[in-house]
Amino acid sequence: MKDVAAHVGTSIKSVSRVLNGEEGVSEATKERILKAMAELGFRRNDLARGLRQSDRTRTIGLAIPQADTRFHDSLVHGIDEIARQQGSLVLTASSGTAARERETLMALCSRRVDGLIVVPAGEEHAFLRPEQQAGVPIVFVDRPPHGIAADAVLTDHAGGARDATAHLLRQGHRRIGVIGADARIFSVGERISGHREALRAEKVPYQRELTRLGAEPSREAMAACLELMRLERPPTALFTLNNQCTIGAARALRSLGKSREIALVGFDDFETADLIDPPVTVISHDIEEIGRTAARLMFERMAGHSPAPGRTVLPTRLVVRGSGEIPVPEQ
Amino acid sequence: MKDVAAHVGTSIKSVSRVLNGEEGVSEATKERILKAMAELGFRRNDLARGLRQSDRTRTIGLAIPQADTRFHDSLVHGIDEIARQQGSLVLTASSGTAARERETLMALCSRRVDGLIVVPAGEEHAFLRPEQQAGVPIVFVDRPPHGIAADAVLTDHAGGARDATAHLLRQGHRRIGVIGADARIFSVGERISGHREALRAEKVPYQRELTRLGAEPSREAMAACLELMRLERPPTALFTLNNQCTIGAARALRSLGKSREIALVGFDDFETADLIDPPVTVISHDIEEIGRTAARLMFERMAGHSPAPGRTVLPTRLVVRGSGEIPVPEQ
DNA sequence: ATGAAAGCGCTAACAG
DNA sequence: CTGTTAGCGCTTTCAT
Repeated sequence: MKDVAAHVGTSIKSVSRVLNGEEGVSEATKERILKAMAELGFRRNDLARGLRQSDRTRTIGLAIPQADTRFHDSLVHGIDEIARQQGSLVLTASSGTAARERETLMALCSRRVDGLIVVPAGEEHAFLRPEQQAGVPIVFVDRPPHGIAADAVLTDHAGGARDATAHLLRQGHRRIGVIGADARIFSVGERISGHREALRAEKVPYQRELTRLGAEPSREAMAACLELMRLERPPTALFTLNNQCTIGAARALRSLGKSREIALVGFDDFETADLIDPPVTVISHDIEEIGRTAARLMFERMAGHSPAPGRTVLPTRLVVRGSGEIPVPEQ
Repeated sequence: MKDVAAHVGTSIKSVSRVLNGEEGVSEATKERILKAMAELGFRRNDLARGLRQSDRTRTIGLAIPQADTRFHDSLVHGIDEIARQQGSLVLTASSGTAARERETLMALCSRRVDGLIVVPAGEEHAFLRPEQQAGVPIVFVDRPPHGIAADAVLTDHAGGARDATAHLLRQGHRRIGVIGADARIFSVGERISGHREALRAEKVPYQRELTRLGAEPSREAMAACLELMRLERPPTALFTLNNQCTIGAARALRSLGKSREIALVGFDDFETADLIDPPVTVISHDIEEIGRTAARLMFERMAGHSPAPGRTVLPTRLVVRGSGEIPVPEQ
């Protein structure tokens, strides 16, 4: 900027004014300054800018564990939409596993993001308190925070699971296998609760041996499904707790040639769900809307709103495609 | 940092030393400083750090158009792996459409990333020259740059397309439909070239009416496929130029009940390709390796290597699953 | 082993 | 309309 000023023969402040569209520069000098900036390939240093304007980097940080691909993309898209309206850039960092989450979040904070949206990977987020107290609004997505009071935007995991289970019960299924990731994960726990609620409502006993958890990648979900089908009295229907599990289960059923015999309802929609044979009935949720909601909450807090942190729960929708409507086989 | 120093009763410099693991602080003061930092919830301001250490923000920028979900995730993963080894944080921004690409890239540069990896959305990147001259290494991925000399890491689009086409020709197909996005996109153009080369090699004439381009989202690809199948002499096989097109085509064939009659080979693998009926034969490439390669090139330049910018082309692999092995129907 | 002072590039707050 | 000065929080350099 100094260079530009020197090149034009004006003061550094005028350059700054032009750059920020402030009043008080004659058209003539403005022209010359713009020309010089172009010639010199000048780029404002936003580090210095952010440093000076104590706390306005116009950047929000998004930390996301590398996991569900679809979730990732839709979420970024939703957040981006809102952030752009607000003139902020969304920078996404992968938080990876729980172990690396902390350093990733700290790295974002060190770079002085104006706000933080976190899809939690780890179990403990108390270390974010100082940032929050320093005025950085933090919104959690998909799982509530632990060790810190902050807004959370969640899906109605339990409700969706209830709907999925009720749907299968309605077709007469009484032995419903469940395949999911680690039960300690919030969404998984909630989904299991919803499932059990629906069973209770119909007075169907919950059979623990039909539930296989800890089946994180689709390969393990496939193995879990094969195991279930090897039981003396295998389930007649399956409820898979996320799309990796759904894909694994679909693969297992396919390998057994039972795709058309065992009913399947999965939590989470995925792009090719309608192309699988039979098309997969799922519990779908609007992930972009989750992103938009989280971003809105964040910007509201940035603008000074400061209600008590709360949870926003978004609804799910049952998408009927075929796999979930397979009837109980005749005995 | 001032606060920490005041709290301990030492100079700001000692705090800095502790923070950076430098020599010259007694164990005793070090302890007290660390304690104070914890108590006060101190976080170093990396803006100021980056400002002072003119050009070491330990951050690399990745700009990616929101498009191919699978590509996105694998690429980030590959880049992250290398960047982490180098102690850098990867920050990803969506460049969206071509129009917004420029502002996104500039926003990253303004934040003084140490290097930039770009999956181009637009056609023109001359505006990045000043950054490059200022010493920011820039690596392009998947498509070569225009208007600037920089490294590019590409897939052997033409080779893959040749393999796909040769595979179909080998089964006797002579009427091969092609469905792809806009031909002006580098990868699309290359893939079409490869396709035509393979046809020429077998002296099969290229029939323009069997090629439908500009079919970007899967919905349009589906429409294009339906159109092709309505021709007086429809193709007996399809080659789809990316996974959106593959999914669209699969949907179309399914809706016509012709999934098992028309051969299909798609460029790009996708997670559920094996679950579709019939499983989809694809040209696959190692996207994580693309990411790793791009990151390595970038860090090498950051370390001072400065050979002439070049292209690295990574190979593809034909993955046979069934849809591509459907024979030509008897007349 | 420790500290004081200068300055990275910018903008806020005042002059002129 | 334009310029001067100070200072954001850190690291670098040079003293002590």
